[in-house]
Amino acid sequence: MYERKIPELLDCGLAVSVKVIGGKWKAWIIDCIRRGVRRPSAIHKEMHEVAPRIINMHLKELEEYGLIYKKIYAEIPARVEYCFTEVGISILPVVDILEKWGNENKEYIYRNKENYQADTCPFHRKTA
Amino acid sequence: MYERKIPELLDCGLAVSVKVIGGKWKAWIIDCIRRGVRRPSAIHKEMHEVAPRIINMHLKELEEYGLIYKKIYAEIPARVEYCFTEVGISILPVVDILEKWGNENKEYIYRNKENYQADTCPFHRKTA
DNA sequence: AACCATAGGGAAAATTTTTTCCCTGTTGGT
DNA sequence: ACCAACAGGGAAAAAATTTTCCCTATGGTT
Repeated sequence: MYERKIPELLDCGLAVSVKVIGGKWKAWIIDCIRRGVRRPSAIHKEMHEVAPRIINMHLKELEEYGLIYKKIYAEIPARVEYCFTEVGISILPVVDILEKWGNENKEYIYRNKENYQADTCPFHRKTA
Repeated sequence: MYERKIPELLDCGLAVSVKVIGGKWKAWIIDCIRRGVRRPSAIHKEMHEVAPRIINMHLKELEEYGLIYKKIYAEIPARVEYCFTEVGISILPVVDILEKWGNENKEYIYRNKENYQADTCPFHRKTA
């Protein structure tokens, strides 16, 4: 297990939320589960860009936080499903809002990033 | 300048939002500016846990995205203020919602994380 | 026997992000 | 002359995260 060397500042709500959703793929995983893609193997298939190992790690993290829990069916071959806890469900509207804002503004952001030249372009710089 | 080796997947809105707010300190910086702490030195003072260099880098990133812009006053000593663009303003309610969710659920998350023991604690594990 | 699928993790490498250290300037105060 | 505050960045180290590789097991299929 990896041990942090610098303690985290998780006193404020913003930091907690960012911690929970902010990983590289966690929001996507949450979205999978919401849409009913609950089994690890199914999530792996949908997120084929991402190594299974990582998805497992994120799932575990979300389980640690208590956003999802694991249903282990006594079947052969092993069958596992991840489902939302109540708190997990409560974050879904937040995810929706992030998704919405991102979709509404991504073109603007791309455009700005491409055109951006530090301190030279008067479009970005406003001198008073 | 650092160059990415793995291209980012920024097609979906969720990824874009997480990219924009998801840095270690960006949400805090946004919150500073919103509360009127607009000058770099003032932000540095408030966020004394964080190296000025990083704050500058995040400010630049937010400027690149077009969430904030730089007002440079023709004064001596140099005076700079960062202000929100329209799109910057539009993200504030999103930040609020993240802040709110985090505050409402942080104790729950702390508790779960502390009590969590993978696959041994029946509180977390539900076998069907 | 060799392979598939299921679920999962340890170790180490690679990548990305954050941090520290030290530098560029300007102007004003002591 | 020296130190303060202002705004800012290059280089490299450190830390954190992500990725790859390879392993554990079970049981079914070819």
